[in-house]
Amino acid sequence: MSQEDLHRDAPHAGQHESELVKVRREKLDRLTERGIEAYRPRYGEPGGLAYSDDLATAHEKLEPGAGSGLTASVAGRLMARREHGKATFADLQDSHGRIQLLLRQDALGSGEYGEFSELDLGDWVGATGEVIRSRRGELSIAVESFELLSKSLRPLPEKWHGLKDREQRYRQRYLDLVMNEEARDVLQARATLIRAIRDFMDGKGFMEVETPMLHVMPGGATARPFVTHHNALGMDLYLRIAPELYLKRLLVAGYDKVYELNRNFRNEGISTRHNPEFTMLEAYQAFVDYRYMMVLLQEMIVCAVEAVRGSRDVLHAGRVISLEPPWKEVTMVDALAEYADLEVDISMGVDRLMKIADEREVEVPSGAGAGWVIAELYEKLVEPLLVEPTFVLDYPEEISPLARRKPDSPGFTERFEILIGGQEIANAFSELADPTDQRSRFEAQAARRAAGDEEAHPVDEDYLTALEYGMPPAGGLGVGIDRLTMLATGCQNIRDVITFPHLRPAGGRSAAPGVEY
RNA sequence: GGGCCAGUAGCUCAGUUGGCAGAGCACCGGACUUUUAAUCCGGGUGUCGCAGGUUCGAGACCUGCCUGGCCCA
Repeated sequence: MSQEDLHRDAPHAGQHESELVKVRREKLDRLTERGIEAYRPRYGEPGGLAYSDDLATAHEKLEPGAGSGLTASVAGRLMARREHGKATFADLQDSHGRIQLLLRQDALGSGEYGEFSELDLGDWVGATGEVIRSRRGELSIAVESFELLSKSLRPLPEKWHGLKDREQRYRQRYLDLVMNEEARDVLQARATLIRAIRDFMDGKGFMEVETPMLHVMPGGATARPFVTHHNALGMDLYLRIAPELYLKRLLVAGYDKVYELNRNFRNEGISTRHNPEFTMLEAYQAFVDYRYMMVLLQEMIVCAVEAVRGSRDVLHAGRVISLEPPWKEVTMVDALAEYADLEVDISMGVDRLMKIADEREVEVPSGAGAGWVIAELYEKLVEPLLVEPTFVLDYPEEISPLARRKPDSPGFTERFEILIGGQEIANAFSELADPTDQRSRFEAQAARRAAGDEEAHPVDEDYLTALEYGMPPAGGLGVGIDRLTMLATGCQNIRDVITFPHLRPAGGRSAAPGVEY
């Protein structure tokens, strides 16, 4: 659907208002002429409305055809209507579910009964009456009075098939959420998962903090940033690509357990697996190393999945994956041997490794050193095969500029990622506290940057100054919340787990409304 | 970035070899006091994603573009 189509029913758009919208607008005009407010300020007493599911629970034992003798008020969106002359059944959808309304002309009077017929599907309605069970066994409100609370001018999608078109579901997510219970369930699962993680971290004694979203220098990850502009300061700022360097400044400050669960922004393509803004958990704990991060993460992920699913299994691509600990551990180099039948090591040198990459048709960025080539080989040849939860340990130093070197393993760091269902779910390492080593890592990155790698980490002098005051030994971790939610809900498209996912503007870039600031 | 698929009424979808634009739901009018995809009778409400081209004639064929999906990189 193009941008134009989306707005063509708006009155200012003129010529193309659909017949269905016209009819509703006329109904609205008739109400206004009769002095009826079609957009009410409130309904009932605060806290006085009953939810559909609570009524169902409370009246579980009510017999078909019986009345409860209790009056309740409900409010929701009118989703279906079945008229039978002088009696009408209607379905009202509230935020917890649906409840049926029974309207009878003899109870309401012909005037008010007739007004109910004037309502449209999609209208917000409040109703009050006795809680009864219909002869066919449906819990209902025998309506004694009702009010139109908000008029809906646009018709809802079809009641049986609902809204299926993926593009329209994402572009008009609110409609998707009105029509598709599964979509609502996924967002509920996301909320449950995030709640579980916060509870878990709080329970472990971590303090939740908020660090800047606007960075003078993007850092803490290798990615291209979004650029924005501060008018008063007359300077560009960057939306953060990671909170890492600020969280570690808090370790310098003396906090021993901190976490941040919030948005990061990376200027990459949009796809079924990438949204330009995404949610990450990052946590840092002083006096422990990456080995403890493994224990912590395993426990956290199991806890989060259990909160959502009530079990330690997830469904991925039609198969069940058990998250029952302990999870497999393998180094990156060993994984290449085991899953790709490749015996490699950094000591082989970049030329021999590049030849291997060529043979395996793995593309490697120009300027990559031996460690980077190994990482590319691993990512392309091994990652997709890691379906069962797996710790992949010992990442090359070259692609880990913020991680502590691994003693006795030149060129590698004390870093691991957790792979589940072929996807990176978490990343963690022993933090690099030595400012001298950190400076040399930054300088190696800066050289790469000078050679044209836009993703290479810039030298962050302010961060180095902080390290020079002394950062305690620490382990740090990052968890991709969107991906973890996908795993826990079985969603294959990241857009299903994001409340309002980004899409390309309909009708191409020129259709995007330009606003000057 | 490449390949394949899709875009037709508010929604879900048909549309044959190129020959008057279709159905169900929704909607409008009528009947009906316990239905739940209510039922029955009558009514089709449209920028066929966009822009070109071929043709007497294009929803369909050709070219380009846009958006989404799936697969690959």
